[in-house]
Amino acid sequence: MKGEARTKRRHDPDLTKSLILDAAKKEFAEKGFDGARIDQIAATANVNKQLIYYYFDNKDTLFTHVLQAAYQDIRTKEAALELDHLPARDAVLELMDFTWHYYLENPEFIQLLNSENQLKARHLKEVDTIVPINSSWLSITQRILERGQQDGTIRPGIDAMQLNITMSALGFFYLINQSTLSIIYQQDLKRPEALATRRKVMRETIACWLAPGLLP
Amino acid sequence: MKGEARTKRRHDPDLTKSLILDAAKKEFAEKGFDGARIDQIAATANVNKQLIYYYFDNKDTLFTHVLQAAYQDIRTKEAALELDHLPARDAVLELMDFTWHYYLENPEFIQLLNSENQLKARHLKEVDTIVPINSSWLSITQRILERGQQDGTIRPGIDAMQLNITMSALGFFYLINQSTLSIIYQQDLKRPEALATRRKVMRETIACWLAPGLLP
Amino acid sequence: MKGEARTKRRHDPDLTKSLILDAAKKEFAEKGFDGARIDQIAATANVNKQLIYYYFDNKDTLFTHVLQAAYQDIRTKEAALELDHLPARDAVLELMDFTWHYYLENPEFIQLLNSENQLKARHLKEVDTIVPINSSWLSITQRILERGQQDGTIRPGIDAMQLNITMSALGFFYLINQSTLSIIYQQDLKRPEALATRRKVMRETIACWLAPGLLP
Amino acid sequence: MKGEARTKRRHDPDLTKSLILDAAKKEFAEKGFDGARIDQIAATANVNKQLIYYYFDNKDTLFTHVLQAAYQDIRTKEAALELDHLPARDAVLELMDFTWHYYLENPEFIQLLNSENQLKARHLKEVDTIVPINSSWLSITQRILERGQQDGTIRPGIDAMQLNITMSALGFFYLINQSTLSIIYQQDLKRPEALATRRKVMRETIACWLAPGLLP
DNA sequence: GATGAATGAGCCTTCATTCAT
DNA sequence: AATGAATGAAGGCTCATTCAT
Repeated sequence: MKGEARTKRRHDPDLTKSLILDAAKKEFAEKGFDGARIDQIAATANVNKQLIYYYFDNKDTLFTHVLQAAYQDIRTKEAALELDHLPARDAVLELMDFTWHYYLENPEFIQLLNSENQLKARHLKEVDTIVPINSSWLSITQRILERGQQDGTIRPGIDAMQLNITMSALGFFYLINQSTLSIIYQQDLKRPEALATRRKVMRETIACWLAPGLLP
Repeated sequence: MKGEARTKRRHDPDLTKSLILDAAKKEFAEKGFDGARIDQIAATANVNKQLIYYYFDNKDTLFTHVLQAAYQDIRTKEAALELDHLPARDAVLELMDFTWHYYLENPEFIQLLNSENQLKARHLKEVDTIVPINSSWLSITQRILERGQQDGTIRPGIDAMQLNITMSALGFFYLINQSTLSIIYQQDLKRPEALATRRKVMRETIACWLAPGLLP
Repeated sequence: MKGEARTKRRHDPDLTKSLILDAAKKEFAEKGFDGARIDQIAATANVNKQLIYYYFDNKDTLFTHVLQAAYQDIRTKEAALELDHLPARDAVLELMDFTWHYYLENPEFIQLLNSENQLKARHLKEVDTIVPINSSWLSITQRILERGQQDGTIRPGIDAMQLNITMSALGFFYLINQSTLSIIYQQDLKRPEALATRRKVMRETIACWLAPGLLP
Repeated sequence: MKGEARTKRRHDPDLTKSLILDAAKKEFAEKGFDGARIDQIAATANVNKQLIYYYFDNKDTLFTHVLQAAYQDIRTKEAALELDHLPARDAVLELMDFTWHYYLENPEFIQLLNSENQLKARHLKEVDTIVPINSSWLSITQRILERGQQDGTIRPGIDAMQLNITMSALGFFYLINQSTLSIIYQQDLKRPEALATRRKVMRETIACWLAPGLLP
């Protein structure tokens, strides 16, 4: 008479947890940490609010989990690229492309990063696996650079971290500031032609910078 | 014990308003729009909280004012650079340097932009002077590009908006994500040598991209 | 000293809701909608203030619930009067008496009505059951009038709505304006003899108006 | 350079005061005491807010002035009716008509009374002239009743205060509760025909009640 | 007489979180 | 594992009122 029309009651913890994480990623990305609402996450995940606390203790911990998963995801996919059999300069451009498209298809990633940086990385500091998780980011680039420098297709003196940061920067800034830039430049920077143009510029920029002979 | 700290009651509206704006810029930059507290702004500005509403109606309007002033400031200083008597490529690098140092000395600017973009530029949309305020950003670059392309020091086919975005991106991304990047790369990206290195990379990147002869 | 008055945490939602509604009726009646304080309602109901929002969303919705319940109550009790077996004129006077005593015993009712009318019935407009709830008010009177007109004890041409309004008016005005009238007439209009006198006048007034033969 | 485009500066205290009082009457009537806003009154009166405090000290005092003026007005106009040369019963109906039309043309009056009664007449208690101001209300009716009872056109035993209250009640209730009644009875009680009908009912009711011979 | 600047108290509402089942 | 009920702290904003000129 009471426990009938009841249930949702999945009783599948792993599914429930992943529903919560997905909803949280969406909410945190969209509103930022402070703007995000636990209530909204519960509604989106279609679970009871208290369950979130049951599995993730509090808002900060939940955010930390989301963040860690986000890093995990991009690094895993990036590592799966198999760039070793490509000529070094093509490999770099492939990596550049991967980054750009990952940002385009996973806008939550760059939004989460922004939010976390606004909070001075207070959550990331707690994730002790964050360095290993991201170690491939550097090593992949390093391997390509070494190859290119040895076969003379990439000029020497390029630092892997700087290259990574530059490749990220070129797309990240464009996408994360798209709203204000679109107003200032009075055009929709998200339309396909605009995105194609930007991609071309980014590839050129990287290619020129790495090209041997130009700089001493 | 009572008539001491009394010294309020300034009755100087312009001063009061600018105190509020300064405090607001600080608070909004540091915490983002949602994280910012009106109480804190009042405390920092050393004014009664209600005065903020007296002069700026509400939190959103206050943020809008801060934002508009921020754009005004960078564009004004940028326009004062007097780049016309420099060789085109030097002028571009000078502009790049200005941008970088402005970001370094006014970290609130990039933080405010980030916050506003997270809110999908909902405040900026209300500022109908935002296009004229920023128009010099484009025209300055355009003028330099034209000069350089005419005297052959800059290759043709460079778009002014893309150049602006690229110059901003190279520094913006590095600084705004400094907290997470410093963790991942296990080094303090804000220390002087790191900043100098980054500046060198950025200048190189821009210089190579603009150099004639390299790309068809 | 601490674990004593703890006895909250009722976990009986129906009880809690009715405690809130009772407290709200009292507060709204006494102070009017604008003068009423959510804090006071929470204190009177002995519940956490936030619970009021948990169950009733906001002040307006809470008021709407109180109002609806108030109408429900008077109409339910009125409908339970069983006037059909009384001679028509006695039935009218009985109804008059019911109204008068209901007002006397439930002063909140007329106060709530006043407050709602000051707000131009903006809450009542949202209650889509308000017409059916009140439909008996009219039909009861109509049935009596028909009987009386058929057996000749009530003159023809009396409109049921006008009769209802008149019966209400005679007592409502006296009670709702009791404070100012008592000052102007320099006597306490709430003392038993005064109330008895007023009741007599009201019954006379209605009786005379309905009496056949007097008016053409 | 500063005191030029300045002025409104009427420098006519009496006019200013009456502008404030008019605006206050409107605001208090429309929103009630608690709902009324000093800012709104200042705006409507087109005066500086502080002027209101200069002339009327505070919100309560202002309301008191408005209230006193309201009573003054109705009593003055009522006293100017010159009913002495009319037959007694006609005089009563004339008074009834005056009351009804006064309410219709000065809706603020009944709204102010309602608001004041909600506050338990706390302002009226402070007006020591309120009894003399209203004394004519009673004496006018008394004189008519005496005449009517002497010439046999009005039955004995009618109390002047009860007659006054009844005459007021019949119209007051209808008008003050017009919003809720219109919803419940699904018709606009303010339309001309409805008003005419109500007036007819009220006149009948009074006439019947006063008619000799009907009651013992 | 008239005005703009400034204040303190308080109000409705939100939100992360915990209790109890 | 899952849920509804309950809470305390605070946040944005309003409002009558006073200060200073």
